[in-house]
Amino acid sequence: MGMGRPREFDAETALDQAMEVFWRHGYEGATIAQLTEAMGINPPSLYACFGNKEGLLKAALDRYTKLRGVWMDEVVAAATAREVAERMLMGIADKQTDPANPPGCLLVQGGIACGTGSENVPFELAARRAQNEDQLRDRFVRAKAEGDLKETADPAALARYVSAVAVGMGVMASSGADREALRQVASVAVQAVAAQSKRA
Amino acid sequence: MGMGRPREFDAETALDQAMEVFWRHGYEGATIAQLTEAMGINPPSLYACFGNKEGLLKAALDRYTKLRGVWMDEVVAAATAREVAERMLMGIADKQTDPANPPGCLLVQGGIACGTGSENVPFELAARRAQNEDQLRDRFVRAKAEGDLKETADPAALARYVSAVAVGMGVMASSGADREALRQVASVAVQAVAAQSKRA
DNA sequence: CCACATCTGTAGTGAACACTACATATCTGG
DNA sequence: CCAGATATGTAGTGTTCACTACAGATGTGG
Repeated sequence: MGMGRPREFDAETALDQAMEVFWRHGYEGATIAQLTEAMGINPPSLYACFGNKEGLLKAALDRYTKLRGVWMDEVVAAATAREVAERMLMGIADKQTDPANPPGCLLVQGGIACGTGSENVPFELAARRAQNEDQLRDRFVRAKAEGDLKETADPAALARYVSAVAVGMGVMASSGADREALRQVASVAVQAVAAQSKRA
Repeated sequence: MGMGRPREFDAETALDQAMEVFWRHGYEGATIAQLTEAMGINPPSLYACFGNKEGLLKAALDRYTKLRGVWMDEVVAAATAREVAERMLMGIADKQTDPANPPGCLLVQGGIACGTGSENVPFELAARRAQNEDQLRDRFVRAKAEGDLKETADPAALARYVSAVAVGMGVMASSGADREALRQVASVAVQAVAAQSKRA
């Protein structure tokens, strides 16, 4: 039995293009026509490879978080909680205003609220954001154990805080905030983490 | 010349219902059928009164920011920059988890990214968020002039920061964060403003 | 070179969408 | 009580949407 005709496009390259469309227009705002054109394929190829529109989104999110994960590992590798927050938020200020990508963050732009029938899209995005938050929290737990953070510090609250600022910066970036404006926000935000550190 | 048949519904009451639908599903996710049902009217009444779907959104945003404006005035009436931030963020933690409304903030849930043809919806939301930020900035400018904030403090950056945290909290609320979690975020965030105050 | 399996492009499918034509109803001014 | 003006409910309109049937193309195993 033969193995069939091989696909003529590269799935990851196509996903990068789909990612950009979802990033710019959101899940509901992105049309199959836009997606297939950006990906350089026809609808049947899309559906054969990714199942349906939501499957394509999930695949794009997987790719996004995979690429992002490499960077997050570098972030949490910083020596102190303060430096973790600084790397994270300053890096995000740069990333979210990188002209190579649409502004903001796919995990927010993808779709915070959706219509009936797409309810689990926001849920899916939230789950990915929660992963980042968990990674931060674990890092802050360690910082507290190491005596880097004060005894009174709440690692989970700090992680939620840094996550919230990151999301807020993303929304600002998507509505036109420039890099310098985001860096200023990041700079202020880091002070709150510093306030929870023993060596201010 | 007569003045025609009077409308049988109250525009503001209907707007409150429309607001809730946009809030929960976003601009693109909300359908005319859902809106008219929630408003208790038929499509022709909606179009006669608000022009089109986008006109209805703008009217709903006007109402939202009007109601919100009353509260914002109370926020900036606080004595110090630190207290302004505290009232704002703690109040937002409560508002965004008020079961009387959908979770989060309409100015974010309404539509951060939209499809071709609705490009100015995100722009419209951003403009309303910017109003809040401007109000905060003016208040922080005053705080600096009064010697409440340090000489080195940047009122515009602080206002952007508080705005960003508020937006981030809204996204978290919409994805299930409870009131206590948001209050913890607010609590940490306020420390950054306190760090810019003379009397910590 | 043939049976089989998978991909690709063309050209649609039904459903849902925002929006509206039209007849009817209810008001005001004279 | 009539003429003009505006609102309402019914029942659509054309368009766009996500998705697919189908036929032809291109591969593998025997």
